[in-house]
Amino acid sequence: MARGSETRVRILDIAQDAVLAKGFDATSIDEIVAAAEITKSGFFYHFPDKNALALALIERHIEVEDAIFDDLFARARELSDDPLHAFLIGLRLLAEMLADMPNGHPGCIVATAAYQDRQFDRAVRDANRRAVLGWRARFRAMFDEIAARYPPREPVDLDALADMVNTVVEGGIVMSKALGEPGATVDQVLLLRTFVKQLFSPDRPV
Amino acid sequence: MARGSETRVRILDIAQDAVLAKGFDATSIDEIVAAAEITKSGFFYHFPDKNALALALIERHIEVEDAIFDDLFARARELSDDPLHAFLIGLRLLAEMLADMPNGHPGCIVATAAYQDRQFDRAVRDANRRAVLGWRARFRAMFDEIAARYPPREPVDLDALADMVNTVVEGGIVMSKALGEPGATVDQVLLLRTFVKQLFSPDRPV
DNA sequence: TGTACATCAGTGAACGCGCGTTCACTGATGTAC
DNA sequence: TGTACATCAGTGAACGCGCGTTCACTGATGTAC
Repeated sequence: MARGSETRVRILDIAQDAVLAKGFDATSIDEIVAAAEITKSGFFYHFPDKNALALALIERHIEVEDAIFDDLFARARELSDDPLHAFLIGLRLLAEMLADMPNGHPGCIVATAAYQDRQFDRAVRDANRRAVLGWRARFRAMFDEIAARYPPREPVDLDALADMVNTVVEGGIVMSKALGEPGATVDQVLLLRTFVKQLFSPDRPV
Repeated sequence: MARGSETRVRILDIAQDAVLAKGFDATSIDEIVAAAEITKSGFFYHFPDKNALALALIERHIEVEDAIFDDLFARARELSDDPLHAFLIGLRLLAEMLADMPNGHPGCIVATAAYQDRQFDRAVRDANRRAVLGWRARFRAMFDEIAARYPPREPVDLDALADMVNTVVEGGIVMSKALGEPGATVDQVLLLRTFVKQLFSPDRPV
């Protein structure tokens, strides 16, 4: 990696930690550049203004999160050809990944931006919206496949069900942060797994 | 209400709106007092410093939320003696209440504080934790009663299940804010209702 | 291969504005005797 | 009932500090001929 983009990544890493712990406005450029060991002008070489930092954080977050989901559910799919079983394995892999984070999930930039969106311009809000719609499409495709083979016990809106994956992760992170219990998110994901399993399981064991 | 405490309430109302939309640090005392039509010194008559405002917001939020839940589930209990049915009615009443908010739920102060907690002192973080533990205890008591009559289809941790009510509401609010779709939270609560219904329903219709 | 120029990745100093906080003061209302 | 004093709910002016942003400049690396 070139010298410049390495610094850029370091800025983003430091900023992300701070923003998730204190909020965007409360994170000053001064503290970022101090931690990154550059000068303030160095920051403005990489980002035209502070709003551009927010945009970069969200866009990188989407990429990283997409890559993680791609990986988890691809591995799950290798372990089972059945769409329902593969999805349940995927949720378990997700739970394991969360359980392996010793201090809990550091938080989701999308949630931060959602709760502070009056601070940002249109581009940031749009990026945030695209992120959630992307995750919806991803899980919706999986649930379409599942529902085609296993009719749900009760009629449910599959878009809402797809959103529920993120709802539970986002809500779980809020819970674990508020409680100071890193494990809370894991439990919530496993409960969602139980829900999906029951919803698509035939009345009698197959 | 006395003249002074009326102003205090006005400050809290204005501050809450702004904090939920922009975050705590990005909400200035200047803008609050301008909207409340007092001077800055008037603000400091009511609150010793800005942190005290955060604490007051959280404590009031807990009281208000508790009162809402008390009301919803008391009404539900009047409609059914059965603990499971009453709980399901309660969730439906909650969904209806959320659906009646034209711009969606404005957000939860506890979520804001959880995502910005490095900004606050110990008292604020403790209050936030107590809020979540209080809600857990509330719903745990209901699930104890339900589980005593209807053994769950699969073993679940009832504390985690109790937390799931808040997880889904908190996560649903994040979703609906990020999407700009006020209705998203309602759908998520109704999915949770479906889950609880299935989890505690006997294998065959009673 | 050497030289001229361009680009990259920053530095250093200064800027004005807005922020949270303080402090001496004040008019209206409440209370004691 | 009248008067003295206390409390309530603020006002107005000033404070210094930290913030995001700008701008002229610079040394190291890359590229063309």
